[in-house]
Amino acid sequence: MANTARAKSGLREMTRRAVRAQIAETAMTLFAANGFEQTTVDQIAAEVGMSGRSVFRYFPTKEDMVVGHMDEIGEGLAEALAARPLDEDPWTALRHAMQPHLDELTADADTNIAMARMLDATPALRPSLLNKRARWAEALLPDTTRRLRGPTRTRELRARAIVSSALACLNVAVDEWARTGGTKPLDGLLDTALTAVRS
Amino acid sequence: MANTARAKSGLREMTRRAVRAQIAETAMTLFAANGFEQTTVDQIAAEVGMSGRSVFRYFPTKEDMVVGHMDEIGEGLAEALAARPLDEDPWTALRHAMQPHLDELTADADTNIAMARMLDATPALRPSLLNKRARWAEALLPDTTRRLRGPTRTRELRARAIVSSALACLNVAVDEWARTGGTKPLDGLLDTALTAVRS
DNA sequence: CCTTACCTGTCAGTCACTGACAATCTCGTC
DNA sequence: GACGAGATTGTCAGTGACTGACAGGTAAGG
Repeated sequence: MANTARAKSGLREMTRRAVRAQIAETAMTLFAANGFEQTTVDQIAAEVGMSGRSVFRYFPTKEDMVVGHMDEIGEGLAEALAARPLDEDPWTALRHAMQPHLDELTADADTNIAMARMLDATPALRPSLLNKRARWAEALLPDTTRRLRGPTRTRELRARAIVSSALACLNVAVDEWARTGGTKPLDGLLDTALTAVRS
Repeated sequence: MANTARAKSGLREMTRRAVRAQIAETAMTLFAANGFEQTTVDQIAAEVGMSGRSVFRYFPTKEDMVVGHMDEIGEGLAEALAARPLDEDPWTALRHAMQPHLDELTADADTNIAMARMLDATPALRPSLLNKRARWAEALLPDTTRRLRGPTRTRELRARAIVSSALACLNVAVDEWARTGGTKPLDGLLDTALTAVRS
């Protein structure tokens, strides 16, 4: 009980992570096959080999089986942004911070495009998707505020506007990328979007 | 059955609209008093004097009792944008198109601030709020595309980026306006946000 | 008056999600 | 190897949003 902080038992956390991944994977398979709303949680539970109740001990909601990993992406963006030199202006810093995420997307292009298409085809999932992306803004806000000059009074407002707009560009670029099946390079789409906004 | 198009019986449609408004109003009152999730649909139905089943004949979901009217706002924005001269660039046209909406918000400042605060305090409502706002972009997209020059190939992508960013600025401004209780003028907040993005 | 279409209440059912309890398992410790 | 604490699980029971089906009532049109 001494070190409440981290490391845990190690194994507990590892198996828990594995089970979580297993649930998410079979859930995605069933969703892709039968549709999100047509698949019940009990079906997923049966497929994994556990009770429906226990599934909810790994995922707070059914939707989180799809978008649950997106919180980590937000943290990744924030870390990448913090790693940029402090004298860089917000826009270029944000653009560079997005690069690792773009690389991850293009690395598993097939998987990510398939997932993006499922999200697009399932209206019930769009709200939670937008919600996750909105939380990315929260993670990027403090660092962006620090990069701004001018009146302190409006600094947070301006930072919010910039972060929200930059993420909007990212959304637009990724959507277009998935919609066209990865034909066009993701980097170029994002740059086009960002340039259009700042012109 | 002849004219399927419009006009209907007139009276039917009027009473229907009135009942819908009545439900939304009492729902908002109960939500403000007891919270959104603590208020059941049956409670609302009892207060209005009808069965819980019938409430769902006026609103597809419980959340729509709060954000249902937002579709009209999107249409209003689109109309205002269409009324702007065609040689106006996207940003200024969008800014002017938002003005009527800003005026509506400030006219019923107390009501709208109270609603915005309730939305902010109720995490369960944020997804559907974001969803409605995302649909505004769809309504503004065609007209904005028409105002763009440059390569046709990237025109829609750039239009999406601009519309999404402009709406993001609107969100940020309105949130800040509601958060500070209407102290700062909404126009100025929006201009600050837009300027910060385009600088 | 009568037909037609709509509105409504009631009943029954699905499904996501939650709390409580007891059985089981794992781990660190003696 | 035995033991006790804490975590994990299945089961049961319940809430609440939402849906389909059926039947009675009411208003519009001929």
